[in-house]
Amino acid sequence: METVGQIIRTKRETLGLLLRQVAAHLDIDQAILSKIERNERKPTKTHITKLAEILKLDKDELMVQFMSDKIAYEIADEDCANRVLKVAEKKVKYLQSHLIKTKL
Amino acid sequence: METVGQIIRTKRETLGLLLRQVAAHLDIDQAILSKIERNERKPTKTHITKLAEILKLDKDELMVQFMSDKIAYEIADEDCANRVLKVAEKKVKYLQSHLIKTKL
DNA sequence: TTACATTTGACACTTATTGTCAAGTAAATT
DNA sequence: AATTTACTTGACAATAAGTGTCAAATGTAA
Repeated sequence: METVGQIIRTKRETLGLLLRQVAAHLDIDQAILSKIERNERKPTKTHITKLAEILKLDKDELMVQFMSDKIAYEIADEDCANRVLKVAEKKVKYLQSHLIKTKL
Repeated sequence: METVGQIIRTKRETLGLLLRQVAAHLDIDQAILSKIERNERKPTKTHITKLAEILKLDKDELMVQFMSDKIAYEIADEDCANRVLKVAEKKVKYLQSHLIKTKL
């Protein structure tokens, strides 16, 4: 089970890029990127978008990994975690069909 | 599709309790509880626990509603919402089987 | 040693969360 | 009509969480 951090580090090394270089593209200190790769800090959505760009990763897929990481992390300690996901699924369906989409 | 706020308000009124009384049990100002019931503010886990107590609601069930609300709200605007939930399910399974449970 | 990449931790800045308080509605009693 | 009671609203304060910088420490290779 790969974390977003692991995906990023692996791909960065494959491409032979330095923390410094990737961090510059994200416009952050390399210290943060180092921590993100080691799951010591969570990336933001902006980070994810820019990481997908420079690391030539699929943006949607990386976003899915990012968000599922976040959700899994916040409910994994609950015994009702699975039920939470099931109910959340229903609610998402409901929201998506009833919501007036206000996207661009 | 009932929100946590609706569940709480309905039950509170059924029991004939006042905002003031329930809020006192949660040790917060009734203004917050009023907002929680109208989904203008989100409750905390502590609120949920104490609400289940005083309103004689099933704690786990209320917690499920609370957490699924939160998750649904934070991903409903993504088209990949369903995939996120599927991947999160896998990650939760992984975490729960590999995690050293540090609960009491 | 020097040079370079990464890691670490202390700290600062910003934004979100959680709360109080007092004034405002609204509906029921006196 | 004036009071009382329950609830709502919005301005604000306190605190917690998130996001970042910087410089020193560590590791590794030339």
